[in-house]
Amino acid sequence: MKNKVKRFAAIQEIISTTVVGSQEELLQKLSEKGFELTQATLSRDLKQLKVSKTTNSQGEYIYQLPTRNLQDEGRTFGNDFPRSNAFLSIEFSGNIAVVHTRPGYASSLAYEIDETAKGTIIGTVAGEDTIIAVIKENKTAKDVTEALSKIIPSIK
Amino acid sequence: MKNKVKRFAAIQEIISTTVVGSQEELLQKLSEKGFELTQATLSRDLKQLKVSKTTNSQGEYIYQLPTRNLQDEGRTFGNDFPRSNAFLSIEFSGNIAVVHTRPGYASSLAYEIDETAKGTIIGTVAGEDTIIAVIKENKTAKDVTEALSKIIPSIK
DNA sequence: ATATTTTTTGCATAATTTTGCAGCGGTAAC
DNA sequence: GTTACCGCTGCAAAATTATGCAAAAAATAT
Repeated sequence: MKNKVKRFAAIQEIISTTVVGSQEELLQKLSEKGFELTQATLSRDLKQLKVSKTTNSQGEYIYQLPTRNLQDEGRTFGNDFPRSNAFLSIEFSGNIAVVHTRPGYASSLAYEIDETAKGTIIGTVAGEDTIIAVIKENKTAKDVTEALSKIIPSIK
Repeated sequence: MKNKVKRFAAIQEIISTTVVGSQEELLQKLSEKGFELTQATLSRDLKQLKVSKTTNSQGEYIYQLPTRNLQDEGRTFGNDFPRSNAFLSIEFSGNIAVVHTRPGYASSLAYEIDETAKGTIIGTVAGEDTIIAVIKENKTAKDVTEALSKIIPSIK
């Protein structure tokens, strides 16, 4: 679900910037940001994100992100073709290309794109599941798809 | 109390060398080592030791000793803004719309935008307080504001 | 498209964790 | 010796968190 990716981002953002002492409290803050879910789901989210509950120096309970965020979630990453796996769609508007990816794969695919399409794309920005790429002047959408077909055969 | 010191050492030794999923389980192992206490006391011990409960790579719950890095808990900035207030401004340039939000609200608002303006926006990328949205070809800024007015009435 | 499989979610409840309170034992001041 | 205080503990209850299950939603295959 699309929602989950952004919800994960919101959870991480909240617990890294504020003191939250319980899941109910975190739920409340998520709700204020427009994410509606139950405590059960949040518990499962925290488990997936490997968030831990611990005590800060003031003796309050707090939630903490893992020190190194390996956010793989056990998907096939290194084995197969991660690039073609990650890719979902591409769409153009003017000098911008918007690439949608599977949740969490945007930045890795953006890296591949940067490398591969240096001649036709001047830069990319990646979110969780979306990449925005700026196309070089006097290059076309066709040039982009051609360049990207090297790493994404399915792009046609 | 001397007993407590030894008990603390035993707790640290156990949770750093074995997988324990609950306090009852840890209690059991402490008992095997000759420490008799109740789960209530253990809970307080763990709080003092700043032990955290988290998830390992196998998806099991485990207890974890603190890393020496005691990271401060960061700013506790406004978390009580109503959601309608997340939006601050929107500005257009060519086929790009830039939305500013209150700090931290960008990704949740981006989610709303993705959902609401599917027909006029082909993709968004969100940072902390800024969203970049790419407008579909032959759609206009007016189309965008109209679509967004559903979720942001103040957008005019 | 339709069908099948997988993932996500809420509900209700179970399991676990936290805490208020009172008692105990030790210590220091009087 | 008595009193006051303080940290530690268990008990019981409250609070919080985790999960089995069924339904809904998405993803994927046909």
